[in-house]
Order: sequence, then structure tokens, then C-alpha cells
Amino acid sequence: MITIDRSSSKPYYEQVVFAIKEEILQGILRSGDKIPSIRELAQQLLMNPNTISKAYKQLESENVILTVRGKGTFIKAPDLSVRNEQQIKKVKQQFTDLVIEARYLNVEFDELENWLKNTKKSLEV
Amino acid sequence: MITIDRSSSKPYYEQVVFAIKEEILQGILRSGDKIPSIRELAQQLLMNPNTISKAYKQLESENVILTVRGKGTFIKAPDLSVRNEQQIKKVKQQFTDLVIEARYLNVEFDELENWLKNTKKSLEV
Amino acid sequence: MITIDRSSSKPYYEQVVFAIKEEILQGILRSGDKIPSIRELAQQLLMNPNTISKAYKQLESENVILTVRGKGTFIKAPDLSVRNEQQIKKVKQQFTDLVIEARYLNVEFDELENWLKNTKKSLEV
Amino acid sequence: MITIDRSSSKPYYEQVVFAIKEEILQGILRSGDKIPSIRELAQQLLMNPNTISKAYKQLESENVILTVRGKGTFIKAPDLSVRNEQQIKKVKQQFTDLVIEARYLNVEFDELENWLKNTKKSLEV
DNA sequence: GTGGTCTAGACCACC
DNA sequence: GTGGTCTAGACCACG
Repeated sequence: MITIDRSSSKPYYEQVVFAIKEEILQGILRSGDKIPSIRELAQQLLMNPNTISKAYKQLESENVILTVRGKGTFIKAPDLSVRNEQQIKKVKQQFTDLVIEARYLNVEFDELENWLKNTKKSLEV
Repeated sequence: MITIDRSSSKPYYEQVVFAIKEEILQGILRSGDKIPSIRELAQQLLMNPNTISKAYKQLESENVILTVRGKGTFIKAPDLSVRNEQQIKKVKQQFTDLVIEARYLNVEFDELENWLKNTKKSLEV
Repeated sequence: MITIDRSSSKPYYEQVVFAIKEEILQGILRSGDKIPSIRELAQQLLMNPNTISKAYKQLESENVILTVRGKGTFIKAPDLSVRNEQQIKKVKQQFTDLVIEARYLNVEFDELENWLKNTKKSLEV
Repeated sequence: MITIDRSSSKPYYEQVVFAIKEEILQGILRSGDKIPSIRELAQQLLMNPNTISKAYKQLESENVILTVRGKGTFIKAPDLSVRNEQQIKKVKQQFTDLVIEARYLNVEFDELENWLKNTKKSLEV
């Protein structure tokens, strides 16, 4: 179940994109599953359809979902053989930045490793 | 030496904040060291003094630097005894989100651990 | 209603910060209330939007208000369980200094107690 | 013994003014006592003579000290019969502002009364 | 419509 | 010389 944090500084549409990806990784959504239409999800989350539309467009451009006219929107099987190295580089940069930020807040590397392990566990289906 | 990525979407002033923190963690800047004046750094980075000022103000509010009137700005010894748990919580959330993002890009957990280790190494003084 | 003392040496943006806090303590503003947009308040007080923005940013960093994108700015419920002892120490120092200053102006302690009591009354909702 | 907090945002000269007043209230300095010359105090506090000069000038304008050419500078007996109501009004405003600030930091009125009492005690000669 | 960022240029207090 | 404040005006992302 997607929930939107309206007080977060993260754009709503990014939160939606992220939530879908998370549910896929958790196995809640699987390849081929149908996801709600833009209007449905907008109504469900009390959001503007434009916002959901933007999220779905981004998910499409990232090859996460597929929209079939007249049928609906479906989860696509992730292509494990291809890696978007450019994207990964970005994420890596953000990762490093975040580690530095955490270190500056007196978070030890051991603690960071724990964070990583816990996230790993939470994604095991 | 601070460099600004003008094509990044990260605000300039945040990049400056981050760069200073990084240099401190790397041991390049040490407690008591003088950092360039607002005007100096602005000229050096070809930026507006207001932008640098914003960065310095944030660093001061985060207790990273100390401003002494007419003398300049100095690195402050981080208070290792205090942990801002509220801030840490935020960073942890970002960390978890980033891990999920990375996993979706087919980055294995082993690779993430390597990123962590490498960052650790780069910060060893 | 916020009024700015343009002859005061206190920065405008601090006066705004202070005025908002005062209205909250007086019960004029309550948790969840919407406050004017930056542009609105700027126009109303005949000030530059940047100045109001600075005030709002400080209020947000102090956890007094909450900014919701495209919706506006709202009063946040103060977290009564957390005390920022570092900040309190600063205020205590200022308080003590001010008492000494007052004593030097021949203000008796009884009078100071009255000031305190009157302020208390004015904040009783 | 005067000490200057070089990391404070309070101007040095104001700190000097304040310190002299405090010593008078504490009974360390009494009416007629000779205080160091500008040069002496500047050397002692490792400060620029201009700064001390500014402080002394302000103290003179506030009728706290008296400079006798060729003799030195002396503490003046405070005139208890006259009250500078304008100054007091200013201080009262600052006082009220500070109380509001403290209240916002979850400092109860009882605690503020204690601060007041403790300051009173510390000034009893 | 909202707030966030950045630039440019001005003035001020402090040292 | 230093940093702090304020104004003016521009552009952008988000909803």
C-alpha cells in the first residue's frame, strides 16, 4: 500500500515512483501484474492525476512499467542483463555523499553496515 | 580544493557545504584552520558572495565552522559527544531509499558494501 | 497582525520570526494553521520576498513551521518532548546578561519579577 | 577579571562595557576606583586599543566612568535617583522577547524565575 | 499558484 | 579587511 509523505521535501511524483519500485523489489508487485490506472491511483492517494501521470511516465521511461492502450498498465520484467551505468554512477555519488553526511553526524561505519544489512533483510522475499 | 559541478542539480551552496565537510573528514581541514573569506571563495569559484554566504551560514548553524568578526571563518572541532538523532533518522531514511534505488539498478548488496568500504578508506586520514 | 519596526536594529527577518512565534504562544496561530505565502506577506509588510523567505527558512529549521509544496506554509505542533539544551544555555546566558543590564539601570528585582509575570499573563491563552 | 568570548556574536566592545558593569554590581569595582588605561587594558586583553576606547566612550556616555585628564579613568557613583526610562523600555522589550524565546524552547516560567533568583544571588555582595 | 536558488549590487557594523 | 542584511529581479521545479 503506497503512502505519500506530504511533509517530505521529496516531490510527490518521485515518492510514487519510488514506492512502486519498492513493492516490486519486495515481491508485492510481480512482472505482468496490473497496476491501477492513473485516475484510480490519483483518487486513492488523494492526489492530482497530473502528478500520478508524471510518475507513470518516468516509470515507463525507466522501463519499469508498460502501458497498453485500452488494457491498462503492467509491471515489466526488469532486464537484469543490462545495467544503466550512467544511472548507477549517479547513485554511487549520492551514496558516497550520504555516507560522508552520516559520518559527520557521528554515525560509525559499523552502524552504516547495519543499515545496509537491515535493508537487505527487508527486501528478502 | 573545492570544485563546483555547475551541471549538477545540487544547489551550489550545498555543494560548498558538502565539500567543506568532506575536506574535514579527510583531514585536509582541521579544527582551527582558517577557511577562505566569503569574498575570496566567491571569486575563486566564480560565484556570487551571497551563495557562499548561504553555505557558510548553514555550516555555522550545523556547528561545523565558527565565524569571528573581522578575523575570518574557522573550522570548529566537531562535538563527538552529541548526536542529533533527528538528523540521523533523516539520513537513515535517505540511505535506505538509496539502497533500494541501487538494487533496482541491479547493483548487488556486495557491490554496495564495496562502495561503503571504499568511502571508508578514502576518509582514513 | 505582524508589524515591523523599521527603526529597530533587529533585522527584519528576525522580527518576522519572532512575531510568528509570539502569535503561536498567544494562541493566535495554532498547529495546522496556514500562514501567508512568502509573496503575500512580503507585499503586506512592504518587504522583499527574499527577506520573508529567510524568516520562513529559519522558522522551518527551528521546526516551527512546515512547508508543503504548492500548498503553502503551516504551523507545526511544537515537539514538547525535546529540549534543545544547547539553545537553552544560550538563552539563559542572554537572560542573565539582560538582568544585569537592567539592574544597572536601577530596575529592582521585584520589577523584573513583575515583567516576567506580565509576560506570563500575556501568553495565557 | 574580564574575559572576552571571541566566538560570541556580541561585539567585543560591548562585552567590555558589560564586564565593567557586572564587576560594579558585584562590588568588585566601587565608586572612585581607578580602572586600567585604554592601552593597559588593550594589552591585557590582547585587543586593539580602538576597541577598548570605544567601550570606554560608551561607558562615559552612560555615566558609568569618568576620565580625568592626566589622572586616569575612575568608576562613578551611580545616580540612583535618576532612571533612564527610555533605556529601561528597551531592556524591557528585550526581556519580553527573551522570555518568549525561552518559552518556545520549552522553558517553563518556574525555570525562568529560578534563573532570575540565581542571578540575584550572584549579585549579592 | 507555491517555495528554492542564484545573481548583482548596495549599505552597515565590527575590527 | 571581515561578515550580515536588504533589495531587486531572474529562472526553475512542483502541484
